[in-house]
Amino acid sequence: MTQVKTAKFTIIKDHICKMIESGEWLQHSKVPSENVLAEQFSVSRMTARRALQELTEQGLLVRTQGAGTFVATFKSQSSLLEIRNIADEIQDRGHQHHAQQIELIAVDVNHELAILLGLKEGENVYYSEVLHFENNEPIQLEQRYVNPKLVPDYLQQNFADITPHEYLSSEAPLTEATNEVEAVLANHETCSHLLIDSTTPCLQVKRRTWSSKGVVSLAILTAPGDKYRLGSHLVF
Amino acid sequence: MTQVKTAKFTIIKDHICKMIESGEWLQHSKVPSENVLAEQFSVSRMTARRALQELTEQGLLVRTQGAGTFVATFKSQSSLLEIRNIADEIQDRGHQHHAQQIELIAVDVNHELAILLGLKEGENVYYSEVLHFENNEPIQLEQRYVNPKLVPDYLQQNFADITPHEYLSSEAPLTEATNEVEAVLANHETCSHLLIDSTTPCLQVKRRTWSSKGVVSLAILTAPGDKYRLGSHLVF
DNA sequence: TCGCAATAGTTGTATATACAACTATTGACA
DNA sequence: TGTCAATAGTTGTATATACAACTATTGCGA
Repeated sequence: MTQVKTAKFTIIKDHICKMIESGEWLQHSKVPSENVLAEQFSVSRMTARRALQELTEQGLLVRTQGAGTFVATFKSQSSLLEIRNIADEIQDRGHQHHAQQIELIAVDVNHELAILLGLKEGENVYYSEVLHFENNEPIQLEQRYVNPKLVPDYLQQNFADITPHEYLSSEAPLTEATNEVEAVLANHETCSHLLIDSTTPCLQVKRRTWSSKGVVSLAILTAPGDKYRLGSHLVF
Repeated sequence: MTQVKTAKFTIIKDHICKMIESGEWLQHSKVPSENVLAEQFSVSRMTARRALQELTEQGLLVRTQGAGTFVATFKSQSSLLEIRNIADEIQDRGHQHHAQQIELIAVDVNHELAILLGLKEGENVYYSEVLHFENNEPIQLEQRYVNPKLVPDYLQQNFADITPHEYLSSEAPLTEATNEVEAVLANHETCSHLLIDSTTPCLQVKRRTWSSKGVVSLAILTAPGDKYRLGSHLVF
């Protein structure tokens, strides 16, 4: 039985949490200042400050320079959903996962794609289709358009051998992404890949990834609604 | 033209970001230690530390006590989707929103609900149905089950007058929530509310909210896939 | 060569201090 | 009474310092 020493600032955080949870400190009410907390708990101001700061980052408190620290309103908190890699998702369920490359070609972008990728019509992109399986049952179709200009050189040179995983890791860590989740009916081709009929509702995630130089890739993930769902568990 | 003074730690952050973005510092590679950065930028260790710490919170770096600070892998970053209140969503699109209470009754929980809400079969919950409109067109059906034991007293006493908004604000700030997003076909009743036919794919969000004392509420939001989508724009 | 203790280096926690930047109140003056 | 400057209080930034906790390497001894 090892005794874990608790850091001082976490003691203060716990105290504040309890006061809010118990209803003693209501929404919008003022929280003791850094100096007051420091004296109350016999710590330095910087330690008390850290407790307030971390709770602010968690969205529990709101701070205004010069005015003070206040208990946040419920409304100021947003709900976040985590979109996980389907391979990890399947693995966590204890099932078998494998992926099959169906298509991997270079294509000219049409008008619609040009807009989505920020390219000119007729320019060249890499297009790939990868089908994911859970216990040998098709579960997600992944369609991906990649801007070849923004992919590292070593991937461009032997394009035919790029695995889906390399696509992902080719995206630099400093990127932005736009995600959109929709419920749709899949087109005929997608249906045949996923072994579903055209009335099955599907979850579709469209993700565009940007680097500082432009749109890197557009990924379209389609999965039958009864087999895949997005989930999250959050603590406010 | 006011000159905004930039804090020292943001200068260091920007520098580190640039090194990663330009590819000079690759994934997994070691970042200069707090002491080295402090000397390089002629600041105190605590200032350099703050830069590293904030970038770690943003998921750009990974730190290990005793070992050092390293550039994070793309994989260690997760994609988050924001689920917004539909009223706010509609307002941001510049459209008209209004909500209509269809049903508001106390019901006994059946077996399925009992499991979802952590109650015993036959216990009492509040059930409400609220239909949301965008430009007078039905866009989302909100079904909500609320555990009356965990709702503040003042809401219990005049239950018939509770508005949907009060439901939300009755949830204490210190809660957990489990979200699940699915693509489904709506049942007959929901279809008639939303004026859609039974083949229209719908986005369905199931949200369970917990406080420290148990499950507070279960909310089921259903919206036609062609009218509503979840979206996000993130910067990693 | 193997095992292990010592050690240098790194991050984590905590304190004391100083000044800057901002807010809200107080109080004097017109 | 109304306006505005002074002021007290609060958060934001920055420094210097000390020690704790942990990691990985170095090098000694068997």
